[in-house]
Amino acid sequence: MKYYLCSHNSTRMENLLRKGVREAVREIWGTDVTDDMLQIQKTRKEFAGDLTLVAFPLARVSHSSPEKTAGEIGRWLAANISAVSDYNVIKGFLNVTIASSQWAKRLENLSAAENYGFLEAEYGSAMVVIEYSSPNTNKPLHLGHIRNNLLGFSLSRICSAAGNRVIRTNIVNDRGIHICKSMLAWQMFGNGETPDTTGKKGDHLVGNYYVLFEQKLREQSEQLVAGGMTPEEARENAPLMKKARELLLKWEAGDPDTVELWKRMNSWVYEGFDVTYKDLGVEFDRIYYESDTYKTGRELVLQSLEKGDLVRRDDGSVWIDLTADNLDQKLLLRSDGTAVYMTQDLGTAVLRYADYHFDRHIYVVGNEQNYHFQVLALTLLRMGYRWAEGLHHFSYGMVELPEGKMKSREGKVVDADDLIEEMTATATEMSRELGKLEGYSESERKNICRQIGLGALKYFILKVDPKKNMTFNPAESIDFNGNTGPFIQYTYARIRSVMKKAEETGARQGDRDCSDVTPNLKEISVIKLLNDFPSLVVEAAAELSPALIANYCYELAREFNQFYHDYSILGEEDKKIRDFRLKLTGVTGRVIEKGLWLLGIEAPERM
RNA sequence: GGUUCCGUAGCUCAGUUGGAUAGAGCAACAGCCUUCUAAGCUGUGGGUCGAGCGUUCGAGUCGCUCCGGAAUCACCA
Repeated sequence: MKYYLCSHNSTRMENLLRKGVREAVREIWGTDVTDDMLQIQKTRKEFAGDLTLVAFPLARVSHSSPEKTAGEIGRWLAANISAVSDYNVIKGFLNVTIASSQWAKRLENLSAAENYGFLEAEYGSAMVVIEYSSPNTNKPLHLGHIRNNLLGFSLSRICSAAGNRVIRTNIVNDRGIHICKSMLAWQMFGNGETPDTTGKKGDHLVGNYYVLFEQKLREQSEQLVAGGMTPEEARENAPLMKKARELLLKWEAGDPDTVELWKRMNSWVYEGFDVTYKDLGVEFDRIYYESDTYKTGRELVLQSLEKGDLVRRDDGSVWIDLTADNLDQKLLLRSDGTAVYMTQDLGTAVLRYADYHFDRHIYVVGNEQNYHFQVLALTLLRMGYRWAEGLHHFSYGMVELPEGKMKSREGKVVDADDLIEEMTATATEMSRELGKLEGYSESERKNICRQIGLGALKYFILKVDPKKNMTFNPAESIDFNGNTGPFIQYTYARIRSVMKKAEETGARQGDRDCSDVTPNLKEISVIKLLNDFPSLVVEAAAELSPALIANYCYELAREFNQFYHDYSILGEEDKKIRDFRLKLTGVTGRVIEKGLWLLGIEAPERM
């Protein structure tokens, strides 16, 4: 198996118990149990015990009540497995208590583990290509892109932590009528403005002209409507629209001046995007441009047409017939031979497969394009590309404002740069109110506030199920208390503070073995969570779910904070226990740091 | 109309292969800083899991029907 498709992964403790139950059943009733009869889960907080065996399915084998079955298995386990110290039966549930000493040994093991929780990619590991971001070059990034970028980047880290080889990629929509619109507006009304002369960020400058184009177009359309046209006719027949189409034709024909302008304005946009990507902390290994891939797509379509996979209509347009798959006929080339969106994505996929021979290709694209990606995969399969079975559309919900959808044409968007700046500003203000900014240099202060502000934003977005639409209310700022990014970051900073103090005071001298300590209940709770981390990473990769990681980090931080509140670490008199707690604290810090890393959130040393 | 997704506390959300009395945070109220960072910790109140039927020893989770919301079904991208 090249990558994990199973969503159920067991911890070492669970496997131990599973094995024990199998043996117990074999010895007591003389039968083997199947996997689906072995249901083991964590014991709920309100009951005594660590792991719970659901005995209902086993009643079939024992031919007695679930209670009796659970009782007999419990007795056997307690007698024959040293790690099991106690058990109780409630209804059909067998709650098993793992000996406290086992948990100290567990902590010792996972503390010693190299790169705990993360798997290394090897030569034969699955190759996963992840496409995300995919901006248009006619406007700056907005909140929807932020969700996209954060999801994509986090997924790339999760997949690589689960042992896959990962290529992060981006397809830039750098051609088409929409690009010509901003170019045209700049030509007509720009007076030669550049990012340098105006001091504006390039993507914003270009975006302004896109909005200006739409505004002027609306004015022209309204006049034509007053003259008797329908709104649709007016929009298509307005002089500006005609000019934009002419410009597109010139671009496609390779007109030197047009191409020159296109290159120039795109370069402004790329400079702007680079700043936003850097602020967001996302990166790419390889960027594809639609202007490069659409030609490959067109050739591909023409080849398939010759092979007879596609149909050509009388007007010359080329279609694929997917009615057998309960979809419609879909256009692949216009009657004038030009490419559409689908053509370009076909080309991109083929180029990428040639480049990477991926096992899996994940597209992080909004759910508005579900149909598009269904068609894309089917079309490639129809063309004979078996690898298209590895295409996966990671479909996420829209980000909406309280008043409804964001509309970039009308400038009704939450701009990515503005939001990042606001989050940092809020973090700065909160830090000042809490009196946390003393004793920091200016640059330290800025950096910490930036980390916290972005941490709040990223966690806010990543903790929710990607499938769900989310509403963002700019009036209610994102929280910094409770189930938030800063809460987790704060826990980390606290841990670092303890660890530093331990080193300064000499309390921490080397790595002493603590496996003979008997942990208390709070400590066990934390160790249990730490113990879950590796299987969680694998599960998050299988489910493609950053939210799983986010919620785990929160739970771990909360559990640790309770321990931190109830017990002294460095003030503990018993040196053995102090060392043990220090070890627990250190491992928790490392796991939180890794969890945050998987989300693309920075872990501040102080805050 | 067809297809897909969503509906859990006033608000934002968890809820693992179906499992025990459905959990957090925010907001409200009441406590905890001479002690490792109070962005923390503790407690109180708040729910017919959109509605109904079915499968099951057991349903927020699976199936069907309905209600409400979103997306999509373009020679736009």
